Parts: sequence; C-alpha cells; structure tokens
Amino acid sequence: MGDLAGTLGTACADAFEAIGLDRKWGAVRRSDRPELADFQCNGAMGAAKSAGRVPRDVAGEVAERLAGHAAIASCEVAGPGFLNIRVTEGALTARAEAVRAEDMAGAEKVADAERVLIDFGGPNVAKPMHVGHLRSAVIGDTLQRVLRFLGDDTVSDTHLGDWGLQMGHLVTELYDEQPELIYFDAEYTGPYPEDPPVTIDDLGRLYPQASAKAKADEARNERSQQAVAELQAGRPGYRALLKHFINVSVAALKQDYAFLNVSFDLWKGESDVDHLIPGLVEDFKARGLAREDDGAVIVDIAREGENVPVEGKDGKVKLKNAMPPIMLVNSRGGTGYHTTDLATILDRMQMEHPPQRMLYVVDQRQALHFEQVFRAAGKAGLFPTDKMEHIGFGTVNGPDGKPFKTREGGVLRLADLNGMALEEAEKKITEGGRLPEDMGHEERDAVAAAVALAALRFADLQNTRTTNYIFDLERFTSFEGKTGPYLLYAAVRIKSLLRRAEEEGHAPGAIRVESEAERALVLALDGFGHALTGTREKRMPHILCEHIYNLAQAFSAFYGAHPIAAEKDADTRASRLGLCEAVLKQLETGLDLIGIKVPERM
RNA sequence: GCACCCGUAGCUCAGCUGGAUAGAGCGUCGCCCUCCGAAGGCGAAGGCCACAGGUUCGAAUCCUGUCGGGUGCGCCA
Repeated sequence: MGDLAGTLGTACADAFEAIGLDRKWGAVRRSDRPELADFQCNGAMGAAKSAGRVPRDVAGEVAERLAGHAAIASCEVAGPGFLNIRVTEGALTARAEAVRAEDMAGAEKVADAERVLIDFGGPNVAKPMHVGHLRSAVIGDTLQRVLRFLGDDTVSDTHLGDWGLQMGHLVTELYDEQPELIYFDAEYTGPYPEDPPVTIDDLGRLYPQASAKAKADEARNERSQQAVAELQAGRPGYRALLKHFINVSVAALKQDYAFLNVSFDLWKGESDVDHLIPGLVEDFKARGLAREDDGAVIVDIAREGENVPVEGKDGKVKLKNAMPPIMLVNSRGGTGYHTTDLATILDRMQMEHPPQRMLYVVDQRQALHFEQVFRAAGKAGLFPTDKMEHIGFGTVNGPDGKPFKTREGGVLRLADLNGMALEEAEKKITEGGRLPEDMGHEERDAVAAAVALAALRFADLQNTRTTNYIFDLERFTSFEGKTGPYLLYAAVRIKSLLRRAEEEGHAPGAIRVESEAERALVLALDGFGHALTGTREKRMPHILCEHIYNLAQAFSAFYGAHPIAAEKDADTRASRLGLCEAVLKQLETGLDLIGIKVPERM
C-alpha cells in the first residue's frame, strides 16, 4: 500500500515479526486522539496477551524498532500499550503530491481482482419502477464502479422481470381490451407490425388491472396461466407481444436509470433463459437431487442440523431451523423464480468469460430466497455456493417509518421521485440566488439535474446498506449538512478557486504541508484507498461516502483557516493551490465512484 | 411457531474482526464576511450505547437471556 496507514502498518508488522510476534498485530489506523498522534497501533496489548508478556514492554520494543523509519517523526508508548505515531512533514508532502499526480488519486488496484457479475436493478416489464428500485440501482451501480476502479473485471446485468404470470396477465388483459389485434389471431404467424401496440402507460395500467381481477376470479387467473404456457410453447403472436412489451418498457427504464446515472452491461431478462429450464430440471433429476411431492418437483437443500422435528406445545410436530426445499416445477407444470434464477446462472456460465463470483443486489427481504438458490446451485454444480453473495439492503421508508407510500397510499414511481428531486433542486438553486448571472437556461437545467442526482444518490448511499432509512427529500436536497449538494458545493468552490487563481496568473506549485489544517487535510486524503478497499470488501458504499464527506469537511476547515488564492507569499500560495488540485482530484474521483457528477460552476 | 435484521444525543444516523475522553448531520445557543463562493467555518450544551447477566486487564462492540421494533417462511415473482 502506498498510503501512510499501509506504510506504517508494514513497518509495525515488521517490528512485531522481528521480536518474534505475529505480523497481524501491526495494523495501523488513524488515531482517534488527533492531539496525541496521527496514527496508532493497538496491537501490542493483544500480542502481549497471547505471548504472556507485559504490554508496555512489547510496545516499547516495537517503538524502538520504528524509531529510524523515514516517514515517522515520533513514536511513543501511551497508556496500557498504545503506540502513538506522528508522521513527518516530508511523508505528508509526498502523499499529497502522489494524490495529485496519480491516476487513482491515491488509491491502488487490489491484488485479488476477480471477474464479478453484479446482478442489480431487477426492474419489471409489467410494472413501472418504484422507490424500492432506487436502492438496488444506486448501490449496485456504485459497487460496479468501485470494483471496476479497483481492478475487478465486472459485468452488470439488470435481470429484467419479463417472464412468468405477469406476462400472462398483460397478454390476456390486452386481449380483453383489443381482441382485434393481429397478435391474437392464432392462425396468423407473422410478420407482425414494428410499432408497439401499447405505450408505457398502457403497461402500467394493464398489469394492476389484470392482477386485481385474477386475485378475485380464479378463472381469470387461469387464463393468464394458460397464456404463459402458450408463450412458453412459443406461440408467435404472444412472442411478438412480449418483444414489444420489453422494448417499450426498457426504453422507459433507461430514462429513469439515466437520470440516476446508472448503467448496465447487459439487459438480459428471465425470458432469455426460459429455454434452459427443461434441461436444468432434467439435470437436477439425473443427479438425484430432485424429488416429486404433491405433483411438484422439489429440491431439498437443508443441511445437518436443519429441519429438526420438535414437538410443539400443541402436540404438533414443527421444524426447528427450518430450511424449506425449493420448487423447480409446480404441480401445474409451471416454474417460479427459483428455477429462473438457477437457469440464469446456467446462462451466465455460458458466457465467453464466465464470472468467478456473483453478487445479487436485492432487497434484504429476499435473503431466504437467495440462500436457497445459492445452495441449490452449489449442489447441482452450477456455481460454488460460497462465491455467490446476496447484497441485501433495507427499505426506503416514509416519515412514519413504514415503507414509502404516496399521499394516496400507492407506491411512488421512481420516475415521479426523480421528478420531485429535480423540482426541489431547481427550487433550492433558485432560492439560493447564488448562480452566476451569466448562466443560461441550459446550464441551469444541467446544474439542477446534477444537484438532484447528488441529493438522491448520496442520501441513499450514505446509509449503511442493510438498514432502512427514512426518505426526506427536503433534507436530502439541502446544501447544509451531510448531503450530496454540500459535496457538490465543496467541489465546485475548489474549481472556482483554481479558475480564479489561473485568471490572476497564479499557478499551483510544489506542496508543503505545514499548518495543522493542512496536516489534517492530507491525512484525510490518505484514507481514500482504505475507504475503497473497505467498500469493496464489505460491499458497503457508505464507507466511501463517509470518506468523501470527511474530505470535503477537512477542505472546508482548511479553506476557512487560510487564504489560498489570496495568499501573499508566492510559494505558500502555490503550495496551497497545489493542495487544492490534489483535493479536487480525489473528490471528483470519489464522487464519480458514487455516481455523482460535478458541474463546473453553480 | 421457526429464522434473520435492528434498538447509540430531542430527530436522522456512523462506530460493532474488543482498546484511550462513544462520533457526524439536523435542531438549539454563542462567535466569525472592508479578505479567495457564509450553500461556509469555529465553539457550547446535549448519551446509565434498550435492559439484565457473563467472558476479559479492558465491552457500544463478543456470549446468554429479557423487553421493544421490522422482515421472511414450497405452488405470484
């Protein structure tokens, strides 16, 4: 690692090793007592415990061995055995220059890069995206950006929900409205019109309509089931309709995703893998993994210690540590999403460069489903269970703490949410009255879009992935506090500062790290690589968000403490401008990794 | 019933592979623009880290239990 924490960690590990203790005790991190030290190592206490030695003695010996290190200004033992390390001005200067000069702004590629498939988004053809899709989109997209940045070979797939009963609902409901459409003529086999018979609004209306009817009326539901069966059997008119539905839907989805700066490598869907299902089921049977039960084909995936029968208080036998089997084929011969997900894995393994790991960025509530799919995939030899991860996330809640609903009680469409954010952003930048006077409408609109994007993405990503959060648009779009717009402001202010300096003929120069504010700023810059590897290892974008926010804050403090472009001394001014360049570089790189675009001015 | 997640400042949340004085933001109260963007900065008040035990030199963090909240559990995906 090129960062200071890594360099010092290696030095400490060497020191521990030299006195016969494990290298693992050498871990170094930023000090939580900044007035005492820049970095600390707490390993001496643990090491002493395991070796039966006195903690302060061990710490003292390590400190002695660190004394001559080029980057270390001082190393002291404190308390029961803490090592407090201060780094030299030269080391800080070198770090700042490195951040400014390096492509990765102070971070480095990982040594254990993999080919990773990231499955996220999961929009449905039948239904418009709603707030729930926001999280999968921005978390998945951020993970793909970070992993790719760190050297992993990523492939993202939106995994469109374009199969199953919902498609049957759409086909039959459209028939009820427009039975004269050529698609419904069983005798006709094509060609079919190129223009779609429905709009995105039609799709948004047809599905809930049909779904409601089917719930109340078994015969209506049966017709949808029948349509699915015919679709599956390849009925040309239905296939043609499916294609239209997908195209119309994808066009709308791409708009919503574009607003959120989210992109996918693949737009595959469940319908793309349907043809693999019969073979998949046969394979499970051939391996002796599947059995019939009540006319359905099921696969047991329970392990030792699961599904233990115990007698309940009421005398009935219940299962402790229940792990239900998965159903590959239901009693009517249909397949559910366990089967489609398994077929999708099969499909992915047929890619030219198959993934070594798969991440599924899907709502936490699907945890059991994925546990089941991963186990079944492992049993059938499709993919190793331990290389599949469910990256679950919490729900987006309304002010009442319950899943977000509109005032009318319905689900809020993602497109409407985006629109609300844009409107709020426009309001905020207008009220602020700080936009440059010469800014035209086009640029203004672009700024509003950037503010809305920053607000939404940062608000979502700064939360720990696994917990629920309360959606508060007013708070998210504010320029004050821990928000996306605040970060934008910080970055834009640096741009403005550098622009102004350039206009005045003041060029950035060699960086010298002297004041406390400068030291703190460079120490903040130093944490970038660690924040990124933490984000990658834990699949937790909020770690990166935290770093970016800390950096912006450290810069603001530095800005408040010193004149920069207005500094009289030429060398000092050049140094501070250089520091600005380093900060801007890392800030923009970091913001780009969480999918936020920085305007030139605002 | 079984399983998973969560209870930290008035509010929204970090910190959880054990370490020094538990941190941010909002809100509240002070201070700082004849000086680079104050959409900013500096400071203060505010906590039996749900509760009770246990392990440890040391627990918000690990273990057990209790209470409170959320979610899921073979024929919708």
